[in-house]
Amino acid sequence: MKPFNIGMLPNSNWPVTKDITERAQNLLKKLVEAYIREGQPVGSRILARDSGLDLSAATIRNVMADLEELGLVTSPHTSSGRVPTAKGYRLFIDSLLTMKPIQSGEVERLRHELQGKNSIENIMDTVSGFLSTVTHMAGIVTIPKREYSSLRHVEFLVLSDGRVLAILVVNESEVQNRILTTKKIYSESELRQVSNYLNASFAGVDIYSVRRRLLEEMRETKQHMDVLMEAAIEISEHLFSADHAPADYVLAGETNLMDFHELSDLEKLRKLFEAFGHKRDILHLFDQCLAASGVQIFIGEESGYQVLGNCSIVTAPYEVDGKVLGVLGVIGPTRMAYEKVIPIVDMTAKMLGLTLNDRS
Amino acid sequence: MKPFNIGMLPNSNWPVTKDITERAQNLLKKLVEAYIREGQPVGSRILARDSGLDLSAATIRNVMADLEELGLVTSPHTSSGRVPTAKGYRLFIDSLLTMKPIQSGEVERLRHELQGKNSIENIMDTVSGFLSTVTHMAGIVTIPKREYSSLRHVEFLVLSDGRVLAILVVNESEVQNRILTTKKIYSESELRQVSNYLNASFAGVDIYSVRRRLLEEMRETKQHMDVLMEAAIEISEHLFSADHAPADYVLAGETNLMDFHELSDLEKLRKLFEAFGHKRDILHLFDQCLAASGVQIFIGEESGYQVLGNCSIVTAPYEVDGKVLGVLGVIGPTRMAYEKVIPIVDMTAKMLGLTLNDRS
DNA sequence: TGTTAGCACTCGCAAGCGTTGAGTGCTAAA
DNA sequence: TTTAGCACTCAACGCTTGCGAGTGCTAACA
Repeated sequence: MKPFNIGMLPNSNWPVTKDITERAQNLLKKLVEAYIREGQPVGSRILARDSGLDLSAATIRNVMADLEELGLVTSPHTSSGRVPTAKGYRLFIDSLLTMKPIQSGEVERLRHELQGKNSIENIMDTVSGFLSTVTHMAGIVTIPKREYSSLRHVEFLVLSDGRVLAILVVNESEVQNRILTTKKIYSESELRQVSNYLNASFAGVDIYSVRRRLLEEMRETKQHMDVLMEAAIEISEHLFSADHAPADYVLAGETNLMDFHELSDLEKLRKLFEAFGHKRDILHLFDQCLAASGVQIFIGEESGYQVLGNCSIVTAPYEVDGKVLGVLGVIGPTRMAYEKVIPIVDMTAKMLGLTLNDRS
Repeated sequence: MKPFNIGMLPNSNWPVTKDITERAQNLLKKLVEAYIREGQPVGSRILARDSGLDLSAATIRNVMADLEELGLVTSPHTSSGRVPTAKGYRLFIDSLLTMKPIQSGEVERLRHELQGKNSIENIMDTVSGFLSTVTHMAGIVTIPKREYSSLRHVEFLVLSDGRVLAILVVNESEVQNRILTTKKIYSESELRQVSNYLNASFAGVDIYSVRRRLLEEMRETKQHMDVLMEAAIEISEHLFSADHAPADYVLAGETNLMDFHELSDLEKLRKLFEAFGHKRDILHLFDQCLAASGVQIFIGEESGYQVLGNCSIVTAPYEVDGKVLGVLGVIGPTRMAYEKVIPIVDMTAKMLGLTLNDRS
């Protein structure tokens, strides 16, 4: 199993690893594993019995007291076992975690599910559905940003009252459409000319550049600009501006989250679901992962969003031709089986990249 | 306030109204109203005090015993107040309910929110969002069936390996697209001819008829069929077949349902949300309402779906040019303020009809 | 005959209370 | 440095108890 490239919190006071003996690290590892497995505060006796560390409960108590002082674990009340803190999870994930290999069937299964899916929406649905079923948590996939779309074909249709329906084919086979309201009222033939011009000049160019180049051209030829050019520019101004870019995501398996009893406080759950509805925050969070390469993990409120208390997010960007197109990941309780989830998210991102590659 | 046309259960043994004195009816009405207001079993004393019926608690107890015998109310346990049964709700809604007029601002608000929305998706989102916010429950709108779409424009783009991207503009400004895999590999110019032919011959025709007429034409001209015709038919065979019709709905405000404490049993809620995810069942239920005109109400398990226990559904079909296109409604706890919800659903359906009318 | 007041009874619910057991920190011995 | 022992803490559970809302029944009343 090759190593994963796991993102670090920008502001984590790193590395703690040096202030902490090997034995303590090992103990922390066992503790986190036990807590993830059982979901209950873990006490010294159980750890002594089950962890195979060959230490007495009393010794373990001492070590745990040290860990508590470092802020890696905490006890919910005076005399119950210890629970890892966000910082504890962070250390665990970054340097103690041993990954589990992916179950062989799962790669095959995803590959199979992706076969024959051809629309972007279909693929995204499939992928987020896959993530949610294999991890039993919520799967999420952001839809590629428009900037990276290259123009394939443009078509205009006249509606009533100076409104124009523009149909945009990008990236070989993805169709977008929008209604433009133009100042001047264009005739069908004028629009045909414009689309011919755009198709001839800009096929294969990414739509950001289309806009930029059109505006450049306008500046150069301002004096002897013909009607066609003028129309092309007015329309493109609307058509290729990014503000109505449908930045969006596909979510699947939210209901899985109801099964985790640490999230089953109804009020919390409601807030969480509402956050999914609002989209903006989640999207913003995922956008942060676009820059990094490899798997990234946000633990609990590290994300900066209180709604995600008790939740962790595991993400990975996916890319086509070396360009990062979007991010996918899962959202689940902090107490999740990272050693399985991380490889799965990683694999899924790669697979999605491959699939999108094959399409074009 | 004009009367509403409220659907009846097909198998309800109707009318009970005759077996029941006016006084008892009145009492039932007050009881249901009180229960909807408070959410608690309502006892004889409270009813005597607050209902304005001028009867003593003891008398009320006698009447309530009668109502219980008729199966209209029930008590959760030996000595607590009475709660209406599904049958009781049914009687209440069908013959006792007095509607509240819609708050004047709300019509205006919906009208305002709908302004400037032009894509079907946008409109449906707005409407279901409106329903969910004003009723504080889940709003749902089914998307119009494809059969009623009339063809406006067709465009083809060649992809690799004999796959063709078809872009379909229907109903003035709605764009659909799909990828076809054809047996024969067509050239760009062939496809242009086909699209020209289809655009010229079938603009304005609903896509069901397009298919039918093409097939007819094929039968007639089988002997001297040219390449163009053959291509048109092969492609249209795929393009206009209904099987990938995106029968679907838009849901908003599911999270509102978490606020009702009678639904706050987590397991139930999970099932309910899962039902929303599966879509098929809900869609099937709503399809049943397509036939009826006017507001329809399903109370609790009347719907035949156990997941909807404790839930009621209020629906109304919306129509354009006298043709029913789809259904909208709200889903909420059985204990909902029907006297407000029913007029709102009714109004919203009419408004949606008008909006869709204006668009074309 | 229909309505009302009174009364005994039922049952859910919340508060109070002791027991239990898992877990801790501290100390002293190995 | 590790371990065993001990006193202490605290959530959780079960039990009892009292309260209050509500009922059905009966007898009296208009």
